[in-house]
Amino acid sequence: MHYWLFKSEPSAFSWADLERAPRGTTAWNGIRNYQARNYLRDDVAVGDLVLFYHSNADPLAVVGIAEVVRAGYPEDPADGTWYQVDIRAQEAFATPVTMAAMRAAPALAGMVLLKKGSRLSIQPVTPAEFRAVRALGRKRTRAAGGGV
DNA sequence: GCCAACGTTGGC
DNA sequence: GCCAACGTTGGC
Repeated sequence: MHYWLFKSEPSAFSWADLERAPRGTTAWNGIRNYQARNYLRDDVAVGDLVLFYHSNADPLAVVGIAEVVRAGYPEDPADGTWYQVDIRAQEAFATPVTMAAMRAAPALAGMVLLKKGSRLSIQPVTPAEFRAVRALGRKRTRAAGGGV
């Protein structure tokens, strides 16, 4: 069981797009970086949980959790260079966990996402980091309309 | 196999 | 829109 963070530019594919997809499931493909490819091919397993992060967005934030429902398989079986996995929307956060909120959380100090120059679009997340982000995401704020 | 040039990512 | 960081490309 591993935890991951997947980046997506919402203008290309957003959390809402994932929720709208049939069975809330989509193939995560188009990854063209070898390190990310290796994670998809070798390490991402069915049942792994994914922090879904909106990059190049306002706000920059983890907006929900998805579950891996199919492990790595080639985009083009005849070629076998690039790999994809399938993920399914599992939980939309009550509150998006913004970049600023993550930077402010001591538990997340070592997070790959927060490192300068970190551009990897598939990143490993430690169990402790995953729990900390999920806890922040589940908090309801007055602004978000919770707590009635 | 080195490395400069170039392209892309992505936060700010 | 800027630009730092990083990956890739291609000449040599």
